[in-house]
Amino acid sequence: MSDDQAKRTESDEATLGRIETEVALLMRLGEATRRATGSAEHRVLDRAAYVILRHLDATGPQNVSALAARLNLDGSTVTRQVSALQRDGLIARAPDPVDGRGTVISPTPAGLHRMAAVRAARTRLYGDILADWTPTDRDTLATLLTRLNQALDTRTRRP
Amino acid sequence: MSDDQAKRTESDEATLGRIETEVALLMRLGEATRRATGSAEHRVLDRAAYVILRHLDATGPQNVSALAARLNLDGSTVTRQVSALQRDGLIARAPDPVDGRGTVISPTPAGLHRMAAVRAARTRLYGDILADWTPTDRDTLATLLTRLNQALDTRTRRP
DNA sequence: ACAGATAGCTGTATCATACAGTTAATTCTG
DNA sequence: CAGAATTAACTGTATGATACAGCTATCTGT
Repeated sequence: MSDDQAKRTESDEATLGRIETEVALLMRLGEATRRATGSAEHRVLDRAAYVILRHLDATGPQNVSALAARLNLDGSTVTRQVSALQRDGLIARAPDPVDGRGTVISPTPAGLHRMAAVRAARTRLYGDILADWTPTDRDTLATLLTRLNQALDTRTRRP
Repeated sequence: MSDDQAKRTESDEATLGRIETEVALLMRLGEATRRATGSAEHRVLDRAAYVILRHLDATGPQNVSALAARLNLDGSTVTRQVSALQRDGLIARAPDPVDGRGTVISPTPAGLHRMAAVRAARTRLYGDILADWTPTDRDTLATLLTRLNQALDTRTRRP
């Protein structure tokens, strides 16, 4: 290995270390932020619940297994989340017409509304936080995060 | 407002929405990844424990309150994390010489070693996940994540 | 048609976290 | 300087998200 290659490798290691650090930190901060903004209106959309509604909105009604697989969650967890969401009138359960075992979960109008409100609040928050960023930097961040997630998702799901 | 401005604003909203989406997704994937890689060796470094050791390593021994404030965690949570870490021999408690109420937490050699091992494993994972990224893109991601975290941290701590 | 797989649910356990209350030590104030 | 207010750490208790194991009903392939 040439000196040049060694140096490049070393700096790349450092970059990976930074990424690792920042992702870990982001998760802590994200938790804290979620908790901080988790007033009464949001509390029912803790964690996965929000993502469930997002997912139902984005990809249409689907059954519990599909949701669980997509969100990397155990089926029992999704079942309970869905029960809570149903109790609060944010989703509806219906028997799957093509599979007697299945239950199709759909968002209710109230659920979509609540989801949109939380999403808007968060988007506003990011607009606030990133107020002094250039549009280019914001766009780059969004793009790289998307690519990171795709890579992570592939990695998580494949091996 | 000109059409041009309206369009720019709209696209910027969309960018913020993407960022919001991707951060939420990253947190879910990060959770899943942490759980998946959480074999015996890692299990004791769940969540905040790892960050505590990182922090002690980066900024030196300090008391529980300082840690809690820095990590946006309740003091009681840190107390319990610290107790678990002490039970496992990864940190040491010592009375604060300048404040009889305080307890100074220091990482033990074993703790630093464990932390480094987890960190190396994660860094390796990211190297794997981002194998086909250009060094420039990795560097940009690291930089933007750092800036995002700084912005988030300031926002969380200020108002 | 039956054996094995699958969908969803329930019971149970764990873990991270917060909030409230307790005790001891420090700092402030009159 | 003595009592009051504050702070550090800890403990009790509650909640919430999650996983795993076991259960029942249904489906699918041979």
